Amino acid sequence: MSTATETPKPHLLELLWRAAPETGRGPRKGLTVDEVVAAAIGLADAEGLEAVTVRRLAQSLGKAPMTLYTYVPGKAELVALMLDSLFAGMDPTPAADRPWRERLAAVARDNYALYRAHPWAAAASPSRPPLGPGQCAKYERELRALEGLGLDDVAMDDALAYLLAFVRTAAQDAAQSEAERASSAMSDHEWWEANGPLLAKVLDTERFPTAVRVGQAAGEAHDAAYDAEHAFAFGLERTLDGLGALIRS
Amino acid sequence: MSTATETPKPHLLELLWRAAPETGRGPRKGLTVDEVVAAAIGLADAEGLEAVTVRRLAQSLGKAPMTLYTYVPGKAELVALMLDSLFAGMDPTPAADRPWRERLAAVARDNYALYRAHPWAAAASPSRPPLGPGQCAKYERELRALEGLGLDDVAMDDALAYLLAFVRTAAQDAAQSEAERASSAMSDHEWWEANGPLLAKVLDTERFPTAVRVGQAAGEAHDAAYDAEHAFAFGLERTLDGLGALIRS
DNA sequence: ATCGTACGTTGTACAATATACAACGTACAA
DNA sequence: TTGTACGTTGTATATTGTACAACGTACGAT
Repeated sequence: MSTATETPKPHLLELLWRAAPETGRGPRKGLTVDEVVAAAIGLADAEGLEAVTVRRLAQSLGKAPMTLYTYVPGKAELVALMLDSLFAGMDPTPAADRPWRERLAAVARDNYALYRAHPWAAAASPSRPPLGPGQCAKYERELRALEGLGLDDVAMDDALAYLLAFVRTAAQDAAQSEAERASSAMSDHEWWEANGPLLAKVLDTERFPTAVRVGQAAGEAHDAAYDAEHAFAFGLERTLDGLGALIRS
Repeated sequence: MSTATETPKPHLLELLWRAAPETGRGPRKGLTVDEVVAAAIGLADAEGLEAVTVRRLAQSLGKAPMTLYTYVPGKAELVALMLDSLFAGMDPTPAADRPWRERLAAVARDNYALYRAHPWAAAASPSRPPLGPGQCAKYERELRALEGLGLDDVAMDDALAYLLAFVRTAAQDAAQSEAERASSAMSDHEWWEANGPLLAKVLDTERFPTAVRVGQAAGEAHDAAYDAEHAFAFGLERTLDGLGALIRS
């Protein structure tokens, strides 16, 4: 005991930057952190983040469940690693020397595409992802799309965070509405057949005149009650307009 | 058997509108749906949504866990009921006959206040909440803030959804960063002491010049790495500017 | 007034989760 | 050569949501 050299559990940052101090004692490692993370991403892409359990992941790697805790301290850290790996693997559409609106639109669309390709990421991604190498490269690249517009450094960060939050939410909503549609086991027609009568009784135009009118118009315009792609397109224009007003001032 | 009158499980809409057909057979009910929902909201407010387990909730109502399934078909439906109850209980700041920007700002701030008071709601709230009485009243009221601006019905719905999505995300991010700070058990100072050296080594200004410069400026401006209230204020202005551009056209 | 039955209530049970703990064996450092 | 640090794994625990069946209550029909 005494003042023994306690290994204080690997910090998340060390994991993200792969800066763990290797000692070389004991049996050979059968895996690497990257293999574990890659397998987890594959599993999440195929079956969703809730399918990424320690057991499933270990099975897909041919190891016992507890083995994974050698590579990753816990599930939260695993998700952080998965996210940073995604960010590191983005290939951005080049848009330098284009007008600012195109540059920012490209940033937005790249992020949207990423989240649509990996729907679990939008839900898992916190507002400020941990400072891994992927996140840092992404931050650097995206900030450059905002330079030369007369914004000071703080405003650049604010503007980027604002844009990215919009994209993340839009992608999350899209994925969610898609998942609901897939898992509902009820077609729109069946749903209306089941719930239409009650809704008609309860949504009288006396109490909710505007809601009924607008809701019906919106429902007919998009043929679903909620068209996620349209919401993204609409929101992107508004967001860029809003940032444009800031840039002009 | 034969063609017995199967009670096909209460639909969510019937629950939301409290339109369950009462039969009056069997023992008296010891609770009401509203009591269950109110207790669940209290529990979620006090300890977060993850504390709302069937067992805890039943205990706080003095019943056995399985009893709750008499009132609510499952946990998902319970959360929907909790949300609609929250929406029904909002008291909006009156802002009729004010300029449109003030009206929309009031809508945004009312929603933000709701989500800040009940942090679990921002995370639980889907993009399109189920059509309960609370949600309908809220939709009606908020749409009225958008009337008379020259927007057609579809654009009104788009604009409202855009504004509300921004608010929900901002509140969610705020709650999350607050929760992280509370549960970290590490002060900002301690965090920097532990992770500063590695970060300094890894974030060299060669690879990430813009990121380091802007990140440092942003970190110093808000004294935390992420100031949620500032992000909301900033984003609200941009969002209203963006909608303003739509309204003018 | 009586009695069958619909329905509220509850105890037990199950599958699944993350992960703590301790035993086992490997392979490097001394 | 040997001690020990460390990778691996089986077992175990505390949670979760909820299915199922037993039990008893009180209304509707007779």
